[in-house]
Amino acid sequence: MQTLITTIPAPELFDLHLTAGHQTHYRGVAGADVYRDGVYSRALRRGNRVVIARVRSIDGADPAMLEIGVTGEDATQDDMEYATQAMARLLGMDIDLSGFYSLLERDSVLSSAVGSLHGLRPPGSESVFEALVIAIIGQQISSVVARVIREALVGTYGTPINVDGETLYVFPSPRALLEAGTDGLRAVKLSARKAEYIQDVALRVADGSLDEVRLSAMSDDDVVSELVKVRGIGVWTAQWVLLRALGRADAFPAGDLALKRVVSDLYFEGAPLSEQALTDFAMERWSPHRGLATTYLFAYIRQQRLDREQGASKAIGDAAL
DNA sequence: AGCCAGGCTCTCG
DNA sequence: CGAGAGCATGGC
Repeated sequence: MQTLITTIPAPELFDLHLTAGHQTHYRGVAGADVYRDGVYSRALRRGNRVVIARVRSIDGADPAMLEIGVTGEDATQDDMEYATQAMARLLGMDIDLSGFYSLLERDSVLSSAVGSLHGLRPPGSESVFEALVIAIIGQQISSVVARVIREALVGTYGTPINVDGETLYVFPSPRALLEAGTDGLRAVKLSARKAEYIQDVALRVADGSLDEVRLSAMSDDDVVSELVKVRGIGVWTAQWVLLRALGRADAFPAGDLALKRVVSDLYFEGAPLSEQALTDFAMERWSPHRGLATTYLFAYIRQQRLDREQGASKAIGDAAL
């Protein structure tokens, strides 16, 4: 095992702690990545090899700097370059936030929800394939259940790499999931239907008919209409992929239940909000930064939940005294 | 013990 | 074209 290290300037408005925390759902280990002690680590595939990339902030650097490391058998400069690029993508570093932050000055409600989330960036996925699979897993079920299934999938069909006594798994390749078959996917608690969807997506990515490079050259609307042709991918999933895999800052999953609820709570005193009403509202109010608004609102939901849980455990602790 | 959770497809009027 | 059932699991 070798480790190569490089340093890069941190982007403006970038909080590694918030972004890596959001990426790993504030729970540390996620199968493919870990955020611990200020270091975000992620397993990456390099052909038939596996490497681990790490990012941390350099203390006291002004202007702010990030250190990026890549570890693996025969790690090369190519691996280093890929790791740098992958980290930028996974941590949303290339997305321009300035327009969104000036929009906040005109939206006091969103601004107060953003509150202490200043510097959070929309976390990304390593590939369109990964984003699609994760989105399909997450359809309809709660984020907790989705996480359990995702970890089982990654732990079963991903490729492990052990570094410093910690094992991470590279997200499974399309081929690995094709080999797993629908039965193999059902074994990690996916429904028969979702297992079929994922098989179909894996097939399309493996044979090149669903091509990331081609998609990334297309407009948001064209990507969505292309993706929804695939069985199992609706508008919600396509918008999610647009944001997570293609870094489109205006993507907006208007059908999202949690999103509807939080917007309703913040802006409409909890009154029910139809998908159309939410679409119109977001278009008028947040475009072309709807994806960033979505990211911050989800982070806001998580933060509220964490605050509640901490409050609850403190109350239990106090009661025990 | 049910009902609901960051949907999608298929079927039926 | 709109409404409704079915899908799988985990948490409250």
